Amino acid sequence: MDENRLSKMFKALSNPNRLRLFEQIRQGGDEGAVPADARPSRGVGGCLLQHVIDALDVGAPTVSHHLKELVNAGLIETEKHGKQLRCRVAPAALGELARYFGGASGR
Amino acid sequence: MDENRLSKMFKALSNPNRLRLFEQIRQGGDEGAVPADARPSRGVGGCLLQHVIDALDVGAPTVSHHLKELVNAGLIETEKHGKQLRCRVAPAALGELARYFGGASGR
DNA sequence: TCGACAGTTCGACATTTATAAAACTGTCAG
DNA sequence: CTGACAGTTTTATAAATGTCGAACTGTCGA
Repeated sequence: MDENRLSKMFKALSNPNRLRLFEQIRQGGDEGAVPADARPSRGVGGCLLQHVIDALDVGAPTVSHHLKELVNAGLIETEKHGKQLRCRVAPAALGELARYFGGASGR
Repeated sequence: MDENRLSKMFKALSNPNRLRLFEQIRQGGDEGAVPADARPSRGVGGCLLQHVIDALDVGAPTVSHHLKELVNAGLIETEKHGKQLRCRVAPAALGELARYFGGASGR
């Protein structure tokens, strides 16, 4: 795997707030924050940015900025639904990283 | 796993030179750079800092600084042998990270 | 004891980063 | 169309980071 791509991913996760953002998205931060029937298409771990913003205590512009870096690093994918933005972890990225550390099939 | 500890690890790997340093150490950068019988106790992937410094194109002070951060993040362990410093990856850290991404037993 | 060598510590400096406030864009409901 | 809301862009700024050269420390061989 490319060194630059890797370090970009790590940089994206190197800031505590950004890491929290990542984790919120990963666990589909909606659960509990919103009644089940108000959650469109749950299941792949999608979550609305809106709720993440509430969960982290940084302003919306900052979250937007951080999210952009996560997307840019290939860790998160987003999809616009009307006014709202749905975010989910890019499964491929998780796999790459697990392999990098686990040495399972990488290296 | 603790968020702060994690982001510290990621920060340690977020700089391309530091990531290269980590990878050199991980693969026991000595192989080939030194005759086999001049390598004390190879096998656990130890490597002499000296050789790593040659491999990366940054000055010794910078490498020292970077190494300190890797050690501080718990990713690398060092051991002094006379004049030289032997470095190796902390196996536990690799496991933690693999688990974090692989979701195998973590989460 | 001296000189050479491995690595560290100490400033210094330019670059990057995290964050916020203000202003903007796009989408929906009425 | 208008107002409200979700998110983005812009601009500014304080703080952190990466890197270097110079000076320092500790260890070995002669």
